[in-house]
Amino acid sequence: MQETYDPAAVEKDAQAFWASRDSFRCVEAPGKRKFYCLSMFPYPSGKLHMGHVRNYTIGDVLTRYYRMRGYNVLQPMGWDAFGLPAENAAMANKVPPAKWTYDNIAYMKRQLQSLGFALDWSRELATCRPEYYRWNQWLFTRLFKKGLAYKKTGVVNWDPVDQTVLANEQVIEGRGWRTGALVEKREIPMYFLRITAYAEELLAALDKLPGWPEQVKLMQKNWIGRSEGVRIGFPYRLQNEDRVLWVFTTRADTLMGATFMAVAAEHPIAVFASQKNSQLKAFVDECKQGAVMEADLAQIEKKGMPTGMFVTHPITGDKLPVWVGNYVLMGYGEGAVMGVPAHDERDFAFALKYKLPIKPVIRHPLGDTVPAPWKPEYAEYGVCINSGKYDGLAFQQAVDAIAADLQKKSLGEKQVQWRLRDWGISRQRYWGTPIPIVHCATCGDVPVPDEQLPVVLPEDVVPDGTGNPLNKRASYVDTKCPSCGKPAKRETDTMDTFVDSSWYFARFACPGQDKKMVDERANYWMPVDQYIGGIEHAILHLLYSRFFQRVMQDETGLMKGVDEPFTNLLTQGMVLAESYYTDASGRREWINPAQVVVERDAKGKIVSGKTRDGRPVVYDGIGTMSKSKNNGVDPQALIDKYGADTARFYVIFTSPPTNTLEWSDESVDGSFRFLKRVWTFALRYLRATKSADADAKARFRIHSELRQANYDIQKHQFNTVASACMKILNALEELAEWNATTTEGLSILLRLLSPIAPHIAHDLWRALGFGEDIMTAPWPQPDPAALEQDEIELVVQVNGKLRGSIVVPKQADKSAIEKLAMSNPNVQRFVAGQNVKKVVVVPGRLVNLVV
RNA sequence: GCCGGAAUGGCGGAACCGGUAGACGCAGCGGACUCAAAAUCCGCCGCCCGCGAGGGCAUGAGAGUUCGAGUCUCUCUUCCGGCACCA
Repeated sequence: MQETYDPAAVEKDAQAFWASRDSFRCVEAPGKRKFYCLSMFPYPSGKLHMGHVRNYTIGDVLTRYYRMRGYNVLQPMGWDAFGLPAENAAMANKVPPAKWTYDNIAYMKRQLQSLGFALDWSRELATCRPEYYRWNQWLFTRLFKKGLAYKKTGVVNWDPVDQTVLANEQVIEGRGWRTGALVEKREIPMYFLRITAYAEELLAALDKLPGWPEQVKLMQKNWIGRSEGVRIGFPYRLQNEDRVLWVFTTRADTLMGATFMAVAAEHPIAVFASQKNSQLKAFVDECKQGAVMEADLAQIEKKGMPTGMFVTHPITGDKLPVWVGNYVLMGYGEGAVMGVPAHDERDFAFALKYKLPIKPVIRHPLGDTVPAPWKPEYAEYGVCINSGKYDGLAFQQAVDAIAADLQKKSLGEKQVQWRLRDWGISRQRYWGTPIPIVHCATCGDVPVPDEQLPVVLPEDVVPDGTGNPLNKRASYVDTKCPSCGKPAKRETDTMDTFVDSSWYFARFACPGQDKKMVDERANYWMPVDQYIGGIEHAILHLLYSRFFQRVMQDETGLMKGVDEPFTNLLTQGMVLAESYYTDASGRREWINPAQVVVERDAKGKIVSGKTRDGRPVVYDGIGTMSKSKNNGVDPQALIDKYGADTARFYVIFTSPPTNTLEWSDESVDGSFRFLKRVWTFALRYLRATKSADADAKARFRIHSELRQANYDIQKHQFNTVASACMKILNALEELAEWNATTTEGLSILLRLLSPIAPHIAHDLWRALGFGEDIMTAPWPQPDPAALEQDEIELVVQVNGKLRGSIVVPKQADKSAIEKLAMSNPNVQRFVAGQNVKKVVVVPGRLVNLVV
């Protein structure tokens, strides 16, 4: 053993040992309990960031823990390799996205290996490889033939200068990020996956996921958004033709209070009416300005304009004006809503603004009228008033009666509505899975047949930011119709990268399989027993994966009964960092926090800061690490300075996994110091003369800590497991002599530490002669005998306030405890001369005297 | 705006079912070792009153339930994540 802890040497040796034994490779072992531990695979952005280190350390702690508990553990790794950043990098550096991506993968793989993660690299995959994405294409053609994939128009952000579609991320305050041009909405044909066909099931199955955090299930439930209501038709005449304007409402009981209708700017009524009304045309065009993000739309000022057209109320026969409203979304429901100002806050504001009638039809807690300003009570359920034959009916009765009457007129029916929309997967971008469709003038959209898959994406393309470069490649676009053989055009849109990440977990089970999407090995490994990833994926990625798992079952005939891909889910908190900028000449220059020296007030709030070369900086708050704010912390510096074990220990110790982790590099020293202390203690132990004695007090401490740590690791509270390692070392260092308890405690400590800091644990385990390979050692369990105690300390309270403590025999009964508590001098000071009304004894905890 | 979450010393955090608030660590302060520094080791460390014993206050703010609330309920504030083309 070396005199001082040298992490570089220790880590090199341990990694060489694991490599020589192929320690991380795993194979199916029927009959052995399997544990599939998966961390969300990274986007190969260049180098690992702190979020990756945190995510993969958590996964590795669980992997190594379950291995030592005797499970057959699979922990694979791959690359979510398609996506927008590669195209941006390509434009900036004039390098094809493929090359940039593969270089990043090579670099990041070395980083992951240097961190000592127990990953089975023989299963590595990258979604940008044809052998992977061909199965995206295969599955898409299957769904297309079934009607589960289909074409319709969708709305996108359009940059009129670059003539290109922009991602939401590329729209900054309503303008294109490169051109600064005002972004417009544009409708284009796209392919959609019919996830709504699975809405009911995706919702219901949430109840069968006890291993998921409640908050994630709740978010998914609200996202899917089941609501029961009535679809109502409002008849009108257009160009001598009878038509019906349909709306959906959850408040059909308020139908008698409808005083206007509002439709989206893209709605056929709005389009027609604006043809001969230039003012309306201008308003409709204005509504089409701006980006498509819902967060923005929800906050814009609610505006409207009458179309001059009217529809007929299906019950009263009244004429209701039709307005165009900028808050009505075409892609959601029918693209039209009925306006009931008296009982809907948004309609109320709209009616006040445009002087539309407000007709109360529900008795609410404040009465029968709805004077301004708006009160939340106006929207509450109540009996109908001013509603003719429906007067006096309560909510459900009114809905039933109105729905029945509408049904007789074929102007309404009860309907279940979902907030969830079908999944638009078309992207007008180069670096993604080609959508395997050929457009033929005679045959229409023809899916590419299996034997012609994959449709291979050329890898030598450098995009220039003006549309999809595939369109400019005749050799790619021009093809023959697979159906009739005539010349035809290939679809140039690629798939949303969420498609790639919606099934990779199943593919990891089947390395080398080139005939099928997945094979029988998926039956062994699936479902994933523990999935770990950022909370930011709580809805989309996880919902799409749940959808794909079901579709995959249907199309492959495998994984029967495994409806849910992830049995247990750990949502890791985000790693946040402070961001700073200098504001010289009005241009913000973002300064990396590593380059900033800050001054804080007594409360720790940042009051001022400057760069290392003395320029003042502005503090911009704390947030996710991003390139745009230059506040990323490079973990490589940490690894280089302290080693992988310290980096791992630090991210585990500093915060529980589900919390956000506000980065500060000040306390890393503490983790390094601890590992050094472990090393030094082991060295002294090795050289010491040991007695055969045991120390009951120290054993009690050590085994109590172990019991707690085993409980905490089950709860995934790894930070306190790291604390337990420290506490055990403290207990060992306080021992008066080297004896059998030292040996036992060290053996427990190293095993408890090994999932977190595997290299040093591996090295010391061998050096101290505990065994050849700590990975194959059994997980430590507390000894019940060590936890036995004859006497226990009880806290004594008077009126709930702590006044002293007493030591009682383990078996003491309530009256003995009470007597002892009363005899405590400090307790007597507070009880003297007063009546004890009640005595609460909590066994093993406390006594509370109520006077 | 809507949906979800969080808030405890100077800092990260601990406190299992409602039962000793602040474990463990960082920073800081004092000391030992050293010519000195680093490293290491020992001690102190929520705020206020008190020489001390001890007492009072305290878990974002305000109310409530309870013998007892960081933990449960209600209202509010601030911050973080998501909002369908970032991944």
